[in-house]
Amino acid sequence: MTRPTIVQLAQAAGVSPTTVSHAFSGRRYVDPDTKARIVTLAQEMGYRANPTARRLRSGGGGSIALVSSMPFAVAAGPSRLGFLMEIAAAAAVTALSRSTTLCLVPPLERGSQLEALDVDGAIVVEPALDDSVLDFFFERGVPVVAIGHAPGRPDLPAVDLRSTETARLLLDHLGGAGWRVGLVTGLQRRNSYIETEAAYAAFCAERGLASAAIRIDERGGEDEAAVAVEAFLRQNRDIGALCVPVDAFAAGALRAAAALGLSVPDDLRLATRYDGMRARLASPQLTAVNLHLDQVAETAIDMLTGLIEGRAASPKPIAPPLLVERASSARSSS
Amino acid sequence: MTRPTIVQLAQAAGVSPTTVSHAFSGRRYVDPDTKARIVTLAQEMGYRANPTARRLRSGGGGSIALVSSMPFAVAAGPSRLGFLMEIAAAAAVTALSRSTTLCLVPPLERGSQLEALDVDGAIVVEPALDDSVLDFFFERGVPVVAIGHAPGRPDLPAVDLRSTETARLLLDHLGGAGWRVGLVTGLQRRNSYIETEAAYAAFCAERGLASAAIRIDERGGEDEAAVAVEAFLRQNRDIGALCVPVDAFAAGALRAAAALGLSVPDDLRLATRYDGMRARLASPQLTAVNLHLDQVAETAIDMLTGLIEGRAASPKPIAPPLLVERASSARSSS
DNA sequence: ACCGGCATGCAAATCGTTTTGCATGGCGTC
DNA sequence: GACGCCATGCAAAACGATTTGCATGCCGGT
Repeated sequence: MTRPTIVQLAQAAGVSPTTVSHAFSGRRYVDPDTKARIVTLAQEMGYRANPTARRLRSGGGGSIALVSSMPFAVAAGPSRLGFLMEIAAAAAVTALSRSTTLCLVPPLERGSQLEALDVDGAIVVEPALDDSVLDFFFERGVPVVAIGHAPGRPDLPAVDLRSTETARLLLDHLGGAGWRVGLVTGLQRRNSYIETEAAYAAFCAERGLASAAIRIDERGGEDEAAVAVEAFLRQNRDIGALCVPVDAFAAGALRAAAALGLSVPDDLRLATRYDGMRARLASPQLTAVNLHLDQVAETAIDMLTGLIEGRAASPKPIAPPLLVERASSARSSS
Repeated sequence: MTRPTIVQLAQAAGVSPTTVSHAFSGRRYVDPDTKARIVTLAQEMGYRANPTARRLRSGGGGSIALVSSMPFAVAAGPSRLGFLMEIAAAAAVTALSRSTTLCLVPPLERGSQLEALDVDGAIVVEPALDDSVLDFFFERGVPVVAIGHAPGRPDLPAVDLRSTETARLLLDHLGGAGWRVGLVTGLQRRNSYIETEAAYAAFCAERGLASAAIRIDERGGEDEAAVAVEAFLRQNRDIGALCVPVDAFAAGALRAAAALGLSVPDDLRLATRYDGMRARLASPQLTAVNLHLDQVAETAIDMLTGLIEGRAASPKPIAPPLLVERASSARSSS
């Protein structure tokens, strides 16, 4: 009942395993008749090369893990599902074409069955400062590539999400004659926040505007954002535009505006970062940025497989972030 | 620069590979001092057992695949991302706690690198009639568990999504005094559609209502649904409620209603099946059904691991589907 | 002095491929 | 007839672990 091996097939065909291997791989010449016999026989017997054995011999890659440092309950909740899973989907496709498989790894709790995790490398999505996930893999010598640089670890291989550029794009788009632009980020110390906040500071300095920024606890999600942004706007009446990278927070900001009787975009212009379902389903639809996550995922996998095989990681360039203008930031037709 | 093997570690520690192996696996007694020496040395040298080699020798014990028969471009698009990925997230957690890993497998194209796919089992999400994905795994003797029965293959192990019950739940909720209830499903022949359509036929028969149903091509997504439903409603003016299991189609139906000047829920009551982000972000929010996808995923994994290990598959019961009432089907306050 | 048993560790076989290096025989050429 | 070359195929060594059977050396009991 067990699958036939190459040896059994070879015996049945009256040849050596070598010839069978060559017949399939084509790496050496095999008599056409012989090859045909082998192939049909393989069909009959249901022979398929054992992928594990094949990989062992020819050093192929095994599996790589995709990890979010945020609990799935949060990551898979409305707030982050899109971002993580869009990457996951793209990464799965790329991984398969590189003959490795992509494993989804739920957030790590030390001392759990996680010790048994058997992967050749890991991709960590937007690690935060001192992220324990990184240490975990680091400790056991598993190569890691981050999507979005790990704060405080510029040495760690990473695919740059170009957050500074993205922030500039959003801020320049939002910035208008005279009014202030506010910024809403999160409490965690992720690189995208850090870069965005820096870009924001520079932006304000250039234009001689007073900055107005708050950070919101990610765990609170849209609801907490709605409350916090409402208070924030109440205190800063002169804010004419709001840059809200986290899409869940942007949704909260939308509610806050409604609560205050502010119309979007006429009284308040709004834009977010990740152009996912959330941005498109909001009303009005949210201006966002195309981050080319498919390219990001592909690059991350290529870097990681390179790392696993001992080659130097040479990040391919990602297309620059692209603003997707929608109703939430339409310029008032004046 | 390549990873050290067990032989190198053994040499460095002055013992045999056997002892190293036993030190880690614990399958034989090893002197505590020796073990300690090996472990610390392994740490220093960054030794990790090669998962591929390990698997080759000791058989499976690896990974299971999660497959959607729909292209990721569609499955991961707004229309199905939620459903598939919510299962993926839950399954990943369960899988890890059973010490296997969950691999995301993009839709299969024959003759691609897919041959190299190395999994011990597969979970297929809502297979369609004659789904080639099932044959693929069947051919190579990989055990499969379906989420949602495979049409025409009642023998295939599956976790029941209880679509008949779900449909009854929705229809009974929508059915009101006198008006007709319409049904919108998809072109593919998935079990959930089949059961839903049967339940719908029975529902109409019981109440002596003429049935009114259409099927929409999944690939067209929300846009095509908007067009199709509008035409459908125009032809069936007496429809007072619409049961639209596919959430993307429900969103389209919402647009169709708006285009016709019908108010939801006053002129048209609406409900969908999967209670995901889409249902919650629609306006008005869509009445939907809690399918307990976390339990579904857990059960699927348990069945599959059972199958892999040769035990009989004994499906655990899933909690019954639960209606989540929202504004889209609120009874008019009369 | 002998023997059984325990603690400790090693050698070698094994998993199923792929990949070299070498063997065989036939055939054309000088 | 000696020589080289091509076509065809096989044997054996990897790949990196796990697992089984056996070998020591030491101890206490008789």
